[in-house]
Amino acid sequence: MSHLLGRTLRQAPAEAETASHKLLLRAGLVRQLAAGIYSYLPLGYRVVRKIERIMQEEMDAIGGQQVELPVLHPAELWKETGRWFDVGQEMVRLKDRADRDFVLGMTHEEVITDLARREVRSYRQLPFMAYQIQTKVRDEPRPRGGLVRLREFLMKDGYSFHADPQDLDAYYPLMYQAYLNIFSRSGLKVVPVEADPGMMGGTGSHEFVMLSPTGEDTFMLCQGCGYAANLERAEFVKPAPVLPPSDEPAELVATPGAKTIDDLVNLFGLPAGAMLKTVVYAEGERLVAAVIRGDLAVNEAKLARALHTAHFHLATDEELRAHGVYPGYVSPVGLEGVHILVDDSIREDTEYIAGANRPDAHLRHTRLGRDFQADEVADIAAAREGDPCPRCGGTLHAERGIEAGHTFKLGTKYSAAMGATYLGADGQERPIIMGCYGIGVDRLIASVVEQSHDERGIMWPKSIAPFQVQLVALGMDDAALAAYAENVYQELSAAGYEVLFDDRDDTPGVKFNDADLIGTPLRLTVSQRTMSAAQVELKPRTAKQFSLVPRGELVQRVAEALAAAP
RNA sequence: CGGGGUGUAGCGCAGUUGGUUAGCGCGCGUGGUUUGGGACCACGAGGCCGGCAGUUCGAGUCUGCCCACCCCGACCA
Repeated sequence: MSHLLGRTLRQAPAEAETASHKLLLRAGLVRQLAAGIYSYLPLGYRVVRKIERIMQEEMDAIGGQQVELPVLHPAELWKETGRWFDVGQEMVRLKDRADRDFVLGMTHEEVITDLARREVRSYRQLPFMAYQIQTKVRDEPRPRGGLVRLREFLMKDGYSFHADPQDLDAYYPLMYQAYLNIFSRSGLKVVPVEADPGMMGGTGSHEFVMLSPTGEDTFMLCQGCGYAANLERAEFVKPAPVLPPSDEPAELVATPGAKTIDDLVNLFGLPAGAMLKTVVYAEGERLVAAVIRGDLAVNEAKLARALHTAHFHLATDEELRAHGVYPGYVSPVGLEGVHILVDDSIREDTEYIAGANRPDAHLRHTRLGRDFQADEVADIAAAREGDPCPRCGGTLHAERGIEAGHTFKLGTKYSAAMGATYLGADGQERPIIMGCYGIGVDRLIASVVEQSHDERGIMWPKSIAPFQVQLVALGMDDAALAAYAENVYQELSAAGYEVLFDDRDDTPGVKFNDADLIGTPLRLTVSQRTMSAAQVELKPRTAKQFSLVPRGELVQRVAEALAAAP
């Protein structure tokens, strides 16, 4: 340890805020090079390799074949699937000396699909699953949280190829279970949740989430039935109508200055659920009016799915006026030239107070189907803390979390676009059915530290700890003691244990504190005291007390203690 | 990209209304004393005060522009 690259820090650099970021820096596992770009020092890289090993074992166990794919991709490949145009500045683009466009691999669907179309001819070659554990590059708009969100990151990506959707459906649960295995073997507690496929496309996906207040995503969980979903797609039971339907015709009411739902609540003395909220978005040249109950909020991720595009924004006042729409008094009633998208919370068996599409006035007795029509009905409402669970009617709770892994059923999105086909037994050519499965290795490490630490430092699960044992030798300037410690080190190493030997000439306090900070599962201490009694002190990182073990029983006792360690 | 914050030694920080040679703690080096929970004494090394341009007799300090990093948002496998 006296020559180990990377010293421990007493104080964390000021830029680190989260526990994992501070501890990974302090314990000497990583160092930052630039925003979202880190080097792994020897201690950190050992953890990376442990996790890679677990991933390899679990992927191989379900028939995975590891490959190594290029970092530099010709733009043509990404043009074939359209992502060259769809993905924004997040993709790092560059030119070679001949002025040809290239990108740095931010993910590898294009490359693996290209490989598949070159190699696969027949259904007889299917199914198979290939995976890689490699660096990916994304110019994130905002790297954050140390290793949680990086611009250059290590990712395990798996891609499966199937003859038909049924085969993918049959394989998917194996991958799902392998993912649970990887996380539990890495000592990380995760919750699988329904997720939004986002830019990956496809027909279904799950996220594997480590719940933590430092997480950057919000998830809705039901304790009753275990329903769990990303807020971006979480469903909930929409509230029952507030007002009985009336046969009164829509009636204009003067509402000077009342521009918000709150104003209307005060003015009419009715709950917000009786109001119609109309939020107008601009999508290119056209306007979209999102109509929703006054007590609900539009979820823009759901809206994006309903509109089949993410390229929209809240309409500005200028854009509204250009279409003759009055901010604060917008209403689907009599709204011309605007696409009307109605949330399924809006029902025909009730009436609402809506805007009048003119200043300082609203309409009451407004009814869907009579006074206004929906061009489209969809679920575009954001779930909130306390909303009823869509499965069991229980109560949904909002929790923050870190997305540690994600599995997708891709279907033919890439294979069809790129012509990755096979000949079936019937002689017909069909696109290959694909799935893809990713885990962020760096983020997994950050999540484990976030979950397993105390005020003194990291508490590594033994499966991914950089070393299994930290040997603290006190009084290394004494030759006899140095020899005693060296002997312990040699014996444990020979027995197959990974031992970090703290041979530094430092005070006990320094060494104990560093051992707690680095957080190996077991700490052994040798000193004049233990040497003269022919003992070694043994303390698990998670234990409060140490025990003294006879020198002769050391290997056996280490084995026992390690078996008992988390 | 919008909002906020921070840049002074490896790390954490101080630096008065602009005024000698820019400080403190930790860490680092040498010597000595220490040795079971971040020891003590002495001596020492280490700075383009983020960068550029101004204002001024004089700038770490004032002004402008830029850069980097962090946080919130937008965005995001």
